Amino acid sequence: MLELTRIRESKDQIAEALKVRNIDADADLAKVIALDEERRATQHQMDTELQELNSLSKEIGELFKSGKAADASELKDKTAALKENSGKLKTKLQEIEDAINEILYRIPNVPNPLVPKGNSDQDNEIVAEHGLKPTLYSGAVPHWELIKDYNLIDFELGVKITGAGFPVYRGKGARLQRALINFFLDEAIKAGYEEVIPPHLVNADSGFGTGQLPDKEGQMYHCTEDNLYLIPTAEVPITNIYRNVVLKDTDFPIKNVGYTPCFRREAGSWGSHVRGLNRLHQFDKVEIVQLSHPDKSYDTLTEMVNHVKGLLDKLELPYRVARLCGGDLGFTSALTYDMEVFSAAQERWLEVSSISNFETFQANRLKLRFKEGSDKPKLAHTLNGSALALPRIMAAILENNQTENGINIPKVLVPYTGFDKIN
RNA sequence: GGAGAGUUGGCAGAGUGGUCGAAUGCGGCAGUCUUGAAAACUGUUUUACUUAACGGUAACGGGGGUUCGAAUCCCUCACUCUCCGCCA
Repeated sequence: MLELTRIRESKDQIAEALKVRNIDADADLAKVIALDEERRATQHQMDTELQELNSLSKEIGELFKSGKAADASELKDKTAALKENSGKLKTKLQEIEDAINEILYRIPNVPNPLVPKGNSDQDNEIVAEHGLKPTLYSGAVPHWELIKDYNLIDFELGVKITGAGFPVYRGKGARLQRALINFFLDEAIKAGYEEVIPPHLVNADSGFGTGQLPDKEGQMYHCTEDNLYLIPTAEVPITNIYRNVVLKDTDFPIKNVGYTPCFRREAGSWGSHVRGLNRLHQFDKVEIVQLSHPDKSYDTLTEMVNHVKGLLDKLELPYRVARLCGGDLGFTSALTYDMEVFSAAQERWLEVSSISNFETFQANRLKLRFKEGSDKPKLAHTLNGSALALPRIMAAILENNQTENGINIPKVLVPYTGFDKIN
């Protein structure tokens, strides 16, 4: 959610920047400013009436104390009109504030100047490419066949137990999955992140804090009985650790890492190219979250991108880094880098991580602030990234390392899996 | 699931209708003293909105009500704790 003061101060720059997202927010922003002026006028009037009411009440109290009940009841009559009027103003104020919020909730974050114009992922800017695409042997097959051949994951069994998109990992498939989780966590801990194991269900306040609510309600599984949501990413519970918190500037940087399963309804987003592990309703992910001083947050973003690059290097997977264009940029993000690995049998780039700086957009909703010396509290910057999402990493590992004699496990994972080959 | 008790400032904890935004203690910050530190002493210590400023308004779990006036009374919702039951 954008800050009202920022809109007041730089409406035109914001409107201009939002055009990169192909959004015309001029009318909305103008409306917000008009409503804000009305809000201030209304509040001022209400405050004045309340002030008068308060002082009359005080007088009445004193009159009662000194036994002048008659004078007091005379004053009482004068309060009626003030009460009624201030009550009306309070209602009006609430309506104005609701109207302002209704607009603010649907204005996305202002993109960083680096964000290129564009409509879809076709227009993302590839800023780096690393590693060599492997040459596969002639009998190479996509991961969904490897998974069957080696009995690593059973989709049909998942369908029986739950439904489509809830796979059952088994045998070496399960162990490889667990190895990856531990590897990612250990690497993050080495990089200075504190590990957390957060709840997998969150309340509506948390969903609102990180921006999933109200915009993306339909993408989360909702337990209506208890009004809790299954987390679509660990970002939600981890970032919400800091909801309603005032930090000290010396607390930065705050670095958390957490492994959680992630649950996404993905309503209506199933197509031909989402076979196998490419898209699931439940998947595992290790997420890194950082809170940063506003002056440092873009250095932090770079640091996080480099951390993920390091993971992919160690796994010996070819990858590229894409800077998301305005049309592809998430609602809450100011700048996002997607990491994509090349999955050699599908011959496709698969998104395995999305690393974003939200600047103050989430912090404003979260009321996440920090104090610098004796200054007033200011909003902190929040960032997060997948490090990494498991299914597509597994798909790429299986496809890229397949040979006639089986699938080779990347060296760095062998201490975690306890085996170096799937055959 | 049954019964009961609670929710006040960073924490602990007073306050049951009228200078209560809120005693007191702890913690934090600043100062005095000291070569330095500790101790002691003194002062200070919430946030939001609004105002050029002085100031004003709001907030004692959330929402609503009674009243001239609510932290204090009433209703309602949420949460927490204790005991019992059940249980990984």
